[in-house]
This record gives sequence, structure tokens and C-alpha cells, in this order.
Amino acid sequence: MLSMNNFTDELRQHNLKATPQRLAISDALYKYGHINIDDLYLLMLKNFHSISLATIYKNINLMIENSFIQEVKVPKEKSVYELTKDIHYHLLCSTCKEIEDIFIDIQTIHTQVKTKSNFEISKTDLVLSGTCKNCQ
Amino acid sequence: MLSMNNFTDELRQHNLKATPQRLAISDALYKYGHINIDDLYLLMLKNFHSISLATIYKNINLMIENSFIQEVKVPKEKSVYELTKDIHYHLLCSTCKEIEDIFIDIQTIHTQVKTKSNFEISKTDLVLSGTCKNCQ
DNA sequence: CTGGGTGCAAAGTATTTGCATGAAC
DNA sequence: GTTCATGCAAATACTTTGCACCCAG
Repeated sequence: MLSMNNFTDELRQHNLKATPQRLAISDALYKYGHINIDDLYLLMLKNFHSISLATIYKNINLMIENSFIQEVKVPKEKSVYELTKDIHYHLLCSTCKEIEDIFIDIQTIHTQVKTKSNFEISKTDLVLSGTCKNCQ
Repeated sequence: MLSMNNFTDELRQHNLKATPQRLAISDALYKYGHINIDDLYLLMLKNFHSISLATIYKNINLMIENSFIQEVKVPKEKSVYELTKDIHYHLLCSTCKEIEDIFIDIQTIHTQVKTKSNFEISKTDLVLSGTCKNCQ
């Protein structure tokens, strides 16, 4: 019952041993979508009453290196982490601070950049800040 | 000769006293376009042999609050700072780490978001990572 | 069994704060 | 003259490291 989504295989596919702590981190990211270090630590304390922040940091860093998760840098806020998934972008509500994924096609942007410069794009980070449906 | 671009008035218009340190920070941002805290500190030390990092932090934070400058969060890198200017986006070279401004219109993105969600967009942060002309 | 993960404590880095002095206006 | 900035030192916050012990495979 520690893991709701058997991330065991997913972790192993990324060369990560499936420890209870890592399964719980995976579950938290799956459940909350985006979470910062401090909130993740507080959440983890509920299940692992003696987990160390160092363990969180070590695991987050390793999971990033192994492309199991991604860091999302958010304007004015602390970075959050999410499970690696299909290409998408982020909506950040300035009021409630919630982050929502948005799946859109930004080919037009890449085309525009190509005509303006010689830059070879490999990755796009896009965060749209504003007001979410609930906060309007 | 401390300031090359008389940022005195600009600073005052943003409710900031025009001290030599602030003029020098303004000059550095103008000259380099984008710079992180550490590089800025090293640069400042050349002109102010006893400037404190605390002074840099206090000024950067105040300048951001007063909208004289902006923080740019860069994937995998430390944040950089730039003078506030017309709406634009950033190209980050993964090889040489240089950051370039790009002025394009992203109306199509906003339109797409509007059709997909009820989110009210007020600001867009876009960083395109890849390889710059020189590094290809 | 073996390699790698965990928790703890300590070290290392980054950022902020308080205060006496000094400069901007 | 008054308000606010500066530099220093100290405090706080954030992140990484080293190591003894333990668990996943």
C-alpha cells in the first residue's frame, strides 16, 4: 500500500532502485503533479517519520539525472518537480500559485525563431502566468 | 565616468536613489545584457574594491520590486538579471551558456491557450534552449 | 552477498538581516 | 537635515557531503 501506481518498473527502467522512499516520491509527484522540495518533505514525513531532507535532495537530483523527473523553474516561486511526460507547458496562477499543464503545439514559435536567427532549438520552456479559472 | 549611460534619471523614475553602486549595476546590466549575481559581484569589485555582496543582493531585490530590472530563471543555470525592456523572450545556448533576447510575437500561443482553458494570461516566460550560431 | 540507499551530522553555499556610519537629495 | 544606502558581521536558509548502517536485487 506504500505505492498506489507501482512505479517500481518505471524506476528500474531509469536505473533507479525501487526503494520505499523513491516509490513514495513518485506517488507524490503523480498525485500532486507539481511539488516543491519543502512541500515534498512535509508530505514524506507523514509516511517516513524519520526521513532526511538529504535523502529527498539526493533522490531528486538522481531522478533528474536519470530523466525520471524534471525540474520546472517558476517565476518568483521555488522550483517544482514533475514526472517526465510528453512535451507540454505550464500555466501558473499568480493568485493561488497552482500550476497546470497545458498541451499545445508551438511550431509557429519555432518557425518564427528560425526566420529571425540561426539558433537551433532543442527544448522549449514556457510558463504563462496569470489567473486561473477558479481565481477569476 | 562611473556611469556611461546616465541611468541617474531612470533610477529616480523608479524611486531609487542614484548611488554610484546602483549606477554601476545599471551599466553592467546594460553592457552585458544578462548577468548572474556572482559575475556581477566580481565585476563590481573592479570598481568598488570594498563593495559587499549584501549590497548587491539588496540592490537587486529593490530594483526588481521597483520594476527597474527583471529576474530571468534559466533551466539548469543560475538566474540572471536584465534591465526591464519591451516584451521579449530568451534563447539559451546549452554550449556556451550565452543568453540572447528574441523579439517575436506569440499571439498564436495566447489564442491556443484561450481555446483550451479559461486561464487569463498576464505574462509569458519563454526560454528556448539549444545551440547558438557560433556553437553550431 | 554486494552495491547502492538511508539517515544523521557536519560542511559548504546562498541569501538576508541588524546596525553604525556615510552619502543622496 | 532627513532619509535611505552602504559595508560589515552575524544570522538564517538552502543544498551537498561523508560515513556507518541497512536494504534491494
